[in-house]
Amino acid sequence: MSNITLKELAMKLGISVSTVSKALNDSFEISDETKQRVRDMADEYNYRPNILAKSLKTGRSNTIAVIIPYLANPFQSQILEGAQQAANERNYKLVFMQSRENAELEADSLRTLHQQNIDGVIITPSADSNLKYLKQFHQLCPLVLVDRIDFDLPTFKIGVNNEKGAFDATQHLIDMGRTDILVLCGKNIGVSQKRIAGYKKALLANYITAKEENIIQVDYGQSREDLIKNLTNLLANKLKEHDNPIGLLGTTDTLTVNALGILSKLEISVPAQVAVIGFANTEIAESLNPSLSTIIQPAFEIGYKGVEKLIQMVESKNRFQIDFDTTILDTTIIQRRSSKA
Amino acid sequence: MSNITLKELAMKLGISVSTVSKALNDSFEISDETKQRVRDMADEYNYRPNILAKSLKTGRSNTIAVIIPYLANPFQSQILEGAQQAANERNYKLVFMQSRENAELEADSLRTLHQQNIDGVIITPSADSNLKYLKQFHQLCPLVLVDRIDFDLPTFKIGVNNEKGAFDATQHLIDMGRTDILVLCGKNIGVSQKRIAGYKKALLANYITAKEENIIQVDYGQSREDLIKNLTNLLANKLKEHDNPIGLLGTTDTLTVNALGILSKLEISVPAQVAVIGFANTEIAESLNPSLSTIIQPAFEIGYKGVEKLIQMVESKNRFQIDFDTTILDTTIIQRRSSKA
DNA sequence: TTGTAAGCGTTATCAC
DNA sequence: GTGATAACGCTTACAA
Repeated sequence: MSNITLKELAMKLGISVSTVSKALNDSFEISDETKQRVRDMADEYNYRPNILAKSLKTGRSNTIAVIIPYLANPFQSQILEGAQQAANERNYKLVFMQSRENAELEADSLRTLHQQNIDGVIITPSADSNLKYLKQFHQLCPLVLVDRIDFDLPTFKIGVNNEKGAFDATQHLIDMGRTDILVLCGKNIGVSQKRIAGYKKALLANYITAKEENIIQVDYGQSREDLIKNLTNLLANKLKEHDNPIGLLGTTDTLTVNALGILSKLEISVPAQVAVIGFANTEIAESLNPSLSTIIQPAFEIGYKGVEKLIQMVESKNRFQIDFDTTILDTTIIQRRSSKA
Repeated sequence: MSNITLKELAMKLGISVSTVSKALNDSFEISDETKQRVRDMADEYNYRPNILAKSLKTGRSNTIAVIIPYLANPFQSQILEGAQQAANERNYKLVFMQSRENAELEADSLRTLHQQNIDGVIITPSADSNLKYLKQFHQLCPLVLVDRIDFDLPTFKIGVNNEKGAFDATQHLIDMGRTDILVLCGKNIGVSQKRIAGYKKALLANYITAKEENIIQVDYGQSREDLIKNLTNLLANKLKEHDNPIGLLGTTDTLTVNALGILSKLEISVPAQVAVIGFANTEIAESLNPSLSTIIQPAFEIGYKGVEKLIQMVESKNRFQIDFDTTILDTTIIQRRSSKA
C-alpha cells in the first residue's frame, strides 16, 4: 500500500538506515556489494523515497513555478508547455499562475508561491510589472525572465530577437509591394519597443519614411475596442485616398487575429487591399480565411531553456555569484495567403 | 531572510513550541490571552509555517494535478484555468500534465505524479485511455473525471450535457434552413457518442432522415489529413448534386476550425453554400471570417468544480465511502455569421 | 491551560 | 565501510 521506508528496508537487510540511504545515493563510502544488495531489495519492494521528507531536510520543494499573463495566449501557453516538459524531465513539479497583465495579481502570485516553498520562478512580467518588487523577490527566490526581458534585473533571461523578427516581417510586406505599413503593438509590454525599432529599420532600409501615425499602440485592457476604433479610422482614410498599397504588421497573436476579424467585418479584402502578417504562435493561422502569414517565436524552447537556467540557479551553491547570460532565439517567418502579392 | 520558525517564536515568547503551535491553530486548549500574544508576535515576525514540515507530518503535499490531453486545446486549457483558480483559492498547488491523447503518456504522468506525492488528480482521459489502469490508480490516489466522463469508475464526475448541446446546434442549422447536415467528431473520445445522439435526435425531431455517411469520424493522430480528404470528397459530391442546403456541425474546437480552413481553401462559401456551427471555446471564433457560430462549454467551471470535488475527496476521512455524484453543466449557443440563414 | 516528547522519512556528521 | 545520532519544522498524545 503505502510506500516502504528506508527504515523498513534497513530492517529487512539487517543494516542501518544511514547505510541504506548512502547506498541508494550511490555514496563512495559504501561497498559495491552492499549497494547491490540494497538496490535489489529496494527494487523488490518498489521503494520510492518520500519526497516530502527529503524536502524538509534539504529545504527545497522540488517545485518551480511559471507566471505568465494569460494562459489563453497561445504563445504564452507554449512557453508553459516547454517549461513543463523541462521540469518533468528533471523531476521537478511545475505550477503555474496567471498575472492577467496586472502587477498586483503578479505580486500576489509571487507571494503565494513563496509561501508555498517554491524553489524558483520563471516569469513573463505583466505589462505594468513592478520592477522593484521583482528585484526584491529575486533576493528571496531565484527568478528567470522570459520573453519580456528588458528589465534591469541580474538574472538569466531568455527572449527572442524581436528587432529582427519585426524587421523580417516588415521587409516581407515591402517585398510584397506594400509601402504604407501599419504596425499594431501592445502598450508597455517590453517587447514592443524592439519590434517597433525593427519595423522602422526595415522602412529605413527601403527608403520609406516612417510615419508616427502608423504605429498603433493598444492598451491590453480595452484592446478590442481600442483596436476597432483606431484601425477603422485609419484604414478608412487610407483606403479613400487610394495612396500606397497597404500592409499591416501585428506584433502579438491577439492583436493580429483581432485585426483580421475587424478587417473582415469592415469588408476590407486581405491581402488585396491590406496585406497582413503577424507575430502568432497558433496553428489556427493556417485555418484562417485567408490563411495568415506569421512570425513564429520559439515559445516552447523559451520555456524549456528557462527551466534549465532556473534549475541551474536553484541547485547552485551560490546563486548570487552566477555569471548570468541572456539567450536570444531567432524567429521564423511563414508566408501564407494574407500577404501574397 | 529565511522564515522564523515555531521554535524561535516560542523562545522569544518564553513559552513552549507546542503552545505556540496550538495557539496559531486556534486550539481550544489555549487561553485567549496567550493566543493573542502568540498571534501578535507571529505577525510581527511575519511567521509563515513551513509547508514542507507540515506535509511530512500530515502526509499530504497540498498539491493536486490536472491531466489534460492538450494544453493547446482552448477548451482544455480553460478547464485548467478553472482548476488553477479553485486550487489557488484553497491554497493548494496545482501542477498539470499533458497526455497527448496517448494512454501510455497518461499512465506515465500518473506514475510520476504519484511518486511526487500528489494528493489527487483531475483527469480528462485520453482518447484510448486504459480504464483498468485508471481504476487501479484510483485505489492509490483520489481521481476526479472531467469532460470525458463516460467511464465506469466510482468517483466524482463533471461534464456537460453533450446530447443537448449537439441537439441545439443541429436544431439551429435546421432552423437556418439546412436539411443536409454533416457532423465531424473525434474517434474514441467518449463525448462523441452523446453528441452524435443529440444530432440524430434533432434530425428525427424534424423528420429528417439521418444518413450514416454524414457522420465523419476523425482520428486524432491524422486529423488534418483525414479531415481534408473526407470533407473534400463528401462536399464535392453534395455540391455537385445541388440537393439540399448543407449544414456542418463540428463537435470539437480543432475539428471545427480546421474545417473552416478547409472550406476556405476549397473556396466554398460559408454560410451561403455550407452553414457551420461548432463546439468551440475560443474567442477567436469572433474574429474568424466569417465569424463562427459556436456551442460554448462551461470549461472554466468544469475545472473549478472538479477541484472542489477533488479536495473534498482528498480531505475526507474515508474517501471510499463517499456518495459520488455526477455534475452535468449546460452549454450555451452563440450565433454568428457562419450559420446565418 | 501549558509543557514534554515522540515522530513523520530523510540526509549529514561524526565516530567506530 | 558501516552505524549511531541529530536535525529539518511541525503536529499531537500525553503528562503536569
